[in-house]
This record gives sequence, structure tokens and C-alpha cells, in this order.
Amino acid sequence: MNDFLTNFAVQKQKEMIPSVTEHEKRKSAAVPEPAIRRMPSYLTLLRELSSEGQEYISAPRLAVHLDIDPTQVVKDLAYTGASGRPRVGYIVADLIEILEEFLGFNRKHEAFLVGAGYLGGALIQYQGFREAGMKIVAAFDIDKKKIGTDISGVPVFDLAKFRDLAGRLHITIGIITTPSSSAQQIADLMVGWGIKAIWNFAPIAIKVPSHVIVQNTHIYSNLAVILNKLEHSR
Amino acid sequence: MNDFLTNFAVQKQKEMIPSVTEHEKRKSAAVPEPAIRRMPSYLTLLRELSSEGQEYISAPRLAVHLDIDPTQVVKDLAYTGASGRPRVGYIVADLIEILEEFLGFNRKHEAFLVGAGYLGGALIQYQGFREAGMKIVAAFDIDKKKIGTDISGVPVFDLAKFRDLAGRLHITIGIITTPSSSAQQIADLMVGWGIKAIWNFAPIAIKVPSHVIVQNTHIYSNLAVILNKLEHSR
DNA sequence: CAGTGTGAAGTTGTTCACAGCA
DNA sequence: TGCTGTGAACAACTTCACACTG
Repeated sequence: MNDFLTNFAVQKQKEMIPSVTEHEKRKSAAVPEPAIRRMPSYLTLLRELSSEGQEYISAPRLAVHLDIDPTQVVKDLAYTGASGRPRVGYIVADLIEILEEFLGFNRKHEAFLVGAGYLGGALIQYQGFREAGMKIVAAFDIDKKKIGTDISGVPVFDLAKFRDLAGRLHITIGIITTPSSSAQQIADLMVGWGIKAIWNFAPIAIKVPSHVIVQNTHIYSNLAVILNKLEHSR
Repeated sequence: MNDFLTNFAVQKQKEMIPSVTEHEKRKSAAVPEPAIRRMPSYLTLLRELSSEGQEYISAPRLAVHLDIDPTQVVKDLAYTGASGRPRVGYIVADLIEILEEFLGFNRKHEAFLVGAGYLGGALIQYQGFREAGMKIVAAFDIDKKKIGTDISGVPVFDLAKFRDLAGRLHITIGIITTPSSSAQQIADLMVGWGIKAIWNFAPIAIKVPSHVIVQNTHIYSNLAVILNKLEHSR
């Protein structure tokens, strides 16, 4: 990843602070969210190509696999700092590493989930997030019937125990899968307990201090697009 | 929903084909996908307000709840054909009905799911899609160990049985939660079996005839955004 | 000559500004 | 005054065009 930096060492000495190269601008400037959203698809595909023994891949060919514009792929990859060779493309193994690094998929983030209902249960059951560097290690609820049980090996605790456990385990991510009426309250607690990022599935805006990251995900969004198309295609 | 059409009947007689009203243009013109994605959040919130006995709601107040620009909300609601009264807002009950109609959430879509792994299992477990008008009625796999079992009451059949069952039950939606290597193959089968819309969770572009709707959903996209922010906020 | 890299053009979606209304 | 409704300005993202490279 730093070959790149050394390549441009000479220029940097000439004109120090202003005018960094395009590549660097890309790396430090805000990366468009749509680009970040596409990156996991690149990564999954690359892992597959790698397991098939493919060494090189060009942006246009990635583009065909994913039905994306070829230059879009080139630009997206540039955001990560990757660079390829004309006529050949990118080195699959390098690209995988760069993407994992960029996305933070190679870290071990541990998460607590609050609200052990159907949605919470589904997220826990779906072990796939581990491949992306996040592991749900415990769930919390206030329903006495759920407390003490476990979901696919993940224990469900009383919400009151969150604080103590989160502090001891250095938990960074909190997942909210409660009804929206209690989402803000849970978020406040999470912030107080030192959580750094909140993944909120309740369809409500959550207010947090600016140093805490919030990602809202509305589970019905994709379904809405399909059903709406079905509705209007008749 | 058709009160609206009758309201404008007079104008329509005057200048028939060209120059429809703004409202109608909105309804027939392509509705931006981001707008459709926001609509389920409106709906969920409105249902909640309704259960609290609230009769009217204004766009600006919806906007505060969801942290969206107020005029965005007005425009989104206009796409559905809803209209409100200045100073008062929209009638909650009407808005719910209009949104459900527009999104197709008040229909009973039955879906078959292929690929009964963790992701497939999680989607089945999560019963919440029923609230949005979609019910997963059966799962299919080629793994003999899974065939014959059931997940939260949803039976897992041999993939070979899909065709017969899909035809008899008038299934409209097919969900693909297989590895991407078999996704295209499954999609081809689904198309041949009369499925009208495919919800694809494999990170690969699927080719289908133009009359079939495809919605690609990449499960890691949202997580990628969070982890990336975590990574770059340090 | 197939592919990277990048500025410019084009498109889409969002936010602003303001007219009209009760 | 607080709200709907809408055209216009603005910002973000995507696609195009093309110079450059091995």
C-alpha cells in the first residue's frame, strides 16, 4: 500500500504542503458512500477469484461480473489507494488485502446487540458478519423470558448488565434492534457506556454526540423497491 | 387514492394527452429509488403515530423524527399521490393507506427462497417481512442434510421440487441466498419457472429477461460504511 | 490495443426560495 | 404564521472522452 507513497516521494519534496497527487487526494478526501457500499462486493468477488487461482483482474472484467460501469470500478479502487498496471489490471491478492484494510474487515470488532426479537435473532443467527470483521458477542433485552437463554450460542443478558460487560470487553459497536419507541433511550445508554458506533435498525433518527458514529439501516428498503416495481410493472 | 384523479378530471378533459398536472406527472414518471427507500420508514413511523391516536402529521415533523430535509418529505409524499392541507399537514390514516398501496405492502406476496444457509435461515427467521406483504413459504436447497427439515416452521425442500410447487402456489418472488457461483443458475431456473421478481443476495450481477425484476442486496454494504467510518475516525 | 487514470460533461437527487393557502 | 407545493440552484454521483502506458 505504501509503494505508492514512495513512488511520489520526489515530487513531495519539491512542493510540500499544497498540491498532493490525485491518488492521495482520493485517499484522504471523503470517499463517496456509494463507493464504500460497492466495495464489499468487489471483495467477495475477488476472494472467489482468488480461490479459483486467478492472479490478475482488470477493472472492466470486475465491472462485467457486477454490472457496474468500468470506470466506476477504476475510481472506486483508486479511493482505496490501489493501483493497477495498464493492459494487465490489478493483482487479486493485493487488492483483497487493500480492500480489507480500507473497509476494516480484517479487524476484530466485537458488538453488543440490544433487542433480542426476530430481527435481533436473525442478525445473530446470520454468522456472516464475522467474515466482515464483526462478531456479535452478546445480546441484551428487558424481557425476562428471553434473559438467560441463548441464540445460536450467543447469550441473552439483562440490559442492566450491558454497562459492566461493555467496559470489560472493550466493545466498540452497539446494534439496536428494539422498537423505535425505545431506540433513542438505548442509544443514550450506549453512548454513556463508551460505544463508538451504533448500528440502528429502528426507523427513527437517533441523536448522539458527534464523536459517535451512527448508521441507520431500514430493513424494508430493498423489499420496498422490489414490491413497488412489481406493483407498477403490471 | 383516486379522489385525486377525480379532482383533476375537469382539467384532463380540456387538454387531454399533453401537460398533465404536476401531481400526476409525479405518479406516472419514474419515482427516484432513494424516495422509495425512504417510504417504508415513513410508513413505520406513521403506524406508530396512528397507534398513539395522532390524526394529523406535517411533513416537517415527520422530517424531524427521521432526520430528513422537510421538503424532501413533501416531495416523497407527492410521489405517492398524497396531498396535505397547509397549516395542518396530512391525515395519518390516509397516508398509511396510500403508502401501503403505493409500496404494495398491503398485498400478499408469497416467496420461495433458494439456499438455506445462514443468511437464508436468518431471512426466514425474521418474520418481519410479513408486515411488508411478503411471506417466505418454502425454502429449497440441494444439501440432503437440510432437505426435510424446517426453519421456524418453513419447510426446506429439494430444489427439484421448486418448479412444481411454484406453479401450483402462484409464487411471484424468488430469493437467492446461495453462493454467487450458483446464483445465475438458480436465477435461470426461477425465470423458467415463472417467477416475476428475484431478490438476489449474491454479490454478482444476474442476467434475466427484461420482464423479470431483479433487486440486488449486498448484506455487507451497511456494515462497510460503519467499519470504514470507525477506521477513519481514529 | 486493452487497460489505467483523470478531467469534463451529463445525470440524478437534494436543498433552497418563494408563491399560495387557511 | 406554519404548512403545502413547485421551480430553480446546488451538490453528489456517474458516465464519457481521452491522454498515457507497457
